[in-house]
Amino acid sequence: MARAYDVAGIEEKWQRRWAEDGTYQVENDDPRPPFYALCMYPYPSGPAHQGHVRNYTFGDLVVRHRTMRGNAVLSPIGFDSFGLPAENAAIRTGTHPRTFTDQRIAELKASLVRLGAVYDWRREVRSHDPAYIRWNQVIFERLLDAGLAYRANAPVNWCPGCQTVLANEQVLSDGTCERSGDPVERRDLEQWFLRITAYADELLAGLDDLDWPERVKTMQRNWIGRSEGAELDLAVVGRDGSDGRPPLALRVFTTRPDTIFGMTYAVLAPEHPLVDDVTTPAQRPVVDELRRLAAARSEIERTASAEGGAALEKRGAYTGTQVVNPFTGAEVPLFVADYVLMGYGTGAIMAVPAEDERDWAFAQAYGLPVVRTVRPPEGWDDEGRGAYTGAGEKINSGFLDGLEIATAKERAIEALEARGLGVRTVHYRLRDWLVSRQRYWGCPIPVIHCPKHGVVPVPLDQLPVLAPDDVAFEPTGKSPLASHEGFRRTTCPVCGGPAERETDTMDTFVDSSWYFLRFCDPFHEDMAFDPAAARHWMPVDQYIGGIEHAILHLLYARFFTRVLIDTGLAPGLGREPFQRLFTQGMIRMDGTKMSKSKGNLISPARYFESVGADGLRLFHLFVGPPADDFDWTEQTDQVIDGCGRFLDRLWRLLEAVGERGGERAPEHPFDPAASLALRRTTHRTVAQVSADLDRWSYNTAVAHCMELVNSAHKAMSSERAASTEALEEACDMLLLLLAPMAPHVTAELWERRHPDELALHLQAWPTADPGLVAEDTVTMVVQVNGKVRDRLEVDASIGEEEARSAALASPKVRAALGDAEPARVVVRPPKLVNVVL
RNA sequence: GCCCGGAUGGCGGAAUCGGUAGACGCGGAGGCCUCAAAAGCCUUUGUCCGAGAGGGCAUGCGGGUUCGAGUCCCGCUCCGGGCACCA
Repeated sequence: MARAYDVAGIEEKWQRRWAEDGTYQVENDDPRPPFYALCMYPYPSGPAHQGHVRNYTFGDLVVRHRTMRGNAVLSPIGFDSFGLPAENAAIRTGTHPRTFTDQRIAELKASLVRLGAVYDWRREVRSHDPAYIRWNQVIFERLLDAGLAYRANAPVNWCPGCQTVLANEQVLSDGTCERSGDPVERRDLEQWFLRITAYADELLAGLDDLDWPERVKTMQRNWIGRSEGAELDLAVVGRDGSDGRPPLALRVFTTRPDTIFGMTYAVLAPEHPLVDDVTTPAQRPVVDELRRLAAARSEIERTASAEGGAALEKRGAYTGTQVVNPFTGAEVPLFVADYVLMGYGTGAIMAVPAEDERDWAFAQAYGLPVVRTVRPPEGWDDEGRGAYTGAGEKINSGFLDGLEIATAKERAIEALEARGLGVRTVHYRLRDWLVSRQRYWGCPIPVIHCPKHGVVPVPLDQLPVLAPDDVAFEPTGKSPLASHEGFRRTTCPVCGGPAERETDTMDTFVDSSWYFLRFCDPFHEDMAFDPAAARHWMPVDQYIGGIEHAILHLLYARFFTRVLIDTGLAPGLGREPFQRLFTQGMIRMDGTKMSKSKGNLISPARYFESVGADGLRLFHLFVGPPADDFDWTEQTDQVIDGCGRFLDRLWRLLEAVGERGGERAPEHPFDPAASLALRRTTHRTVAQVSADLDRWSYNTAVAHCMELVNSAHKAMSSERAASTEALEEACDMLLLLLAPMAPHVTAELWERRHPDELALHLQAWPTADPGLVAEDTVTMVVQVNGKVRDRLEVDASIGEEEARSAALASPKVRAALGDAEPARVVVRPPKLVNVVL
């Protein structure tokens, strides 16, 4: 499309100016009130795609708007530059991951600059930078010292295609790898874990005060999964110690201690260490067979959904042993069953089929008895509805009979504790964070394994541990570092004897768990960041990113912030890193997410050429609510063109107003009423756009600016034209309001109008004159029986009586009333009168 | 199965506190300008009845509360997302 101005030239000019002038560089001792605006730093995947454009358009708007509002705005950016794609490319093409990554960073960076997004580039952070690796490793060693990092043998998700372990979130619900699609296997490996569970309670409680989308908080609460209940011991029959063997009891966890009277059997997970001990010789074959089946059905499969959403068939085997119900003394059978998971609670349960659906299903399949301990509603059993988990009166429960469930739980726990049978406990669904990756392109875990001294941290003065470049990139299932003798072989820092380096690298989520702290002060060689600088900028006032990070990144970052405070690296810092979070909607195309891996990207480059960065930014702001997903369709290009047209109209408006003289011909003087009307519209727009930006309603902010441009065009060309002063005010306000949204063209137009003044983006955000915002006449709606019959222009300060008589005097209302007398007149001056018959 | 969103013209969406439904834009129709086109400008555009004035119907479906409901309550349908044997 032919444009009204030189889009490319102007955009290039201002991008250069902002960089040369350091407009958005900010010092840590800046006296203005600090504001930390942050977009989640991107994985460098090459030139920006529309998702980036959307994200960084929102972020840039916040940065420029807050700056005009008088804040010192910290606007840093960096690159989450470790990760699998670079290494997979190395395996495929032989290009070193660093070469590959640096090139893609350069491409992404160029896109961000081309978009007109402004940052303090002096603060750029790259995860693969040795300086960053070093502090990552120092932090890891702090965790090690604090007992928050440990090694354990654990069943892990292994992807045979990617040849590495996967985090739980990288496994899809059908048990396949999200990257390669291969079925994920279970392997037992010695791995590094971070003890995030130590902070479970605090991470849960801290959510309450955060200004985050409610659904993100809900997702984190569910992920942490706090369950209150009790652990109790079930005595194993025949194992009371009288036969010389030590007494044996089975520890189970329950959230329903009130239902103990209804326990009719108990279950061990197939992996439970006591299974062998409690299995009688006669039952061994069936128990072994069950365990074999369970091992084949991985934990992934056992915890994930089955086809059609129904729970998996529950399979079990009787151990031949009985356990004792602690409240009734009854002896009940002990089973091994695959619906009980070793990874949660104690790996053993008391089963109460009457009040638990899973136990009910198992009891039905294995012919086990059911004892109700809560009275179900009338007709429940007649309808064959199975387990009843709702509220009700306790029955068949001895000392708990007649109580409500909550009270009964308390009494049951008190009884357990009084008799020494059990204790009140809390369990979490959250598990410790597995951070080992058998890959090359990540931060090396800085420890040495010594045959004599075990795990020894690499001394701080020897950090960073950097991976060598001359490795063979082959998918072997071990880190390429493991087969690099020069790297692996080393000496023990304690005894000097031969030792081996750890060859696993860290999960890249470690890198992103504290980068926002590094941004506060990346200038020091001798510290990760100056704690005073962190205290100055933190917490992030506005964090912006995708909903896909709702759980993991945001949870890990909250965890790390606490760990850095508690290990002395960030003394005095607030414990929550991100006070306000905004999650933007994703861009879809043909029903799926627009992404590189789906191959349905629409490159921003062509729009930079046609409507410019300004036009494309405006489109992303205008197209719909920022939090909503939007569908990219065939019509989208026309909407983008429309945004370009709007900027042309703005340009022409400014041109025309600039050329217009202060006086018109005497036969057509400026109309004072039209001038006042335009001034009112201008100031109302200032008020509306300011409010829109504060509540993330960018689409209506753009719409309000469009209305003002339309009004100004009309006010200039009509017979009853507004004064040049009124038009100039409208123009100035438009440029100020649009400055954060379409920064280049507005900066240029401002400079042409005000060559001797401060640049547009250094101007203060405008305020509306309240006297011009308030209306003096309003349209009063007159309804008869709730239907609009007339609209009257009335004084805004009209009183109730006056409004009533004006409404009743309306001929249209009189016609609608006919002969009838109004039964009631509802008057809401000055907006509405409703005459009710 | 459970939890959370959402459904408004041909399309994206607006309606901030229960008070004019459809702002703004896209698309469509008609016109001006032009030798012609592009660009631009103007008018119009929920739907039905009506020549018109005007009126009826309209915010996924069915009820309810209210003088008044897109907005609140109850019950559904469909779409999207998250969780899913967590004891």
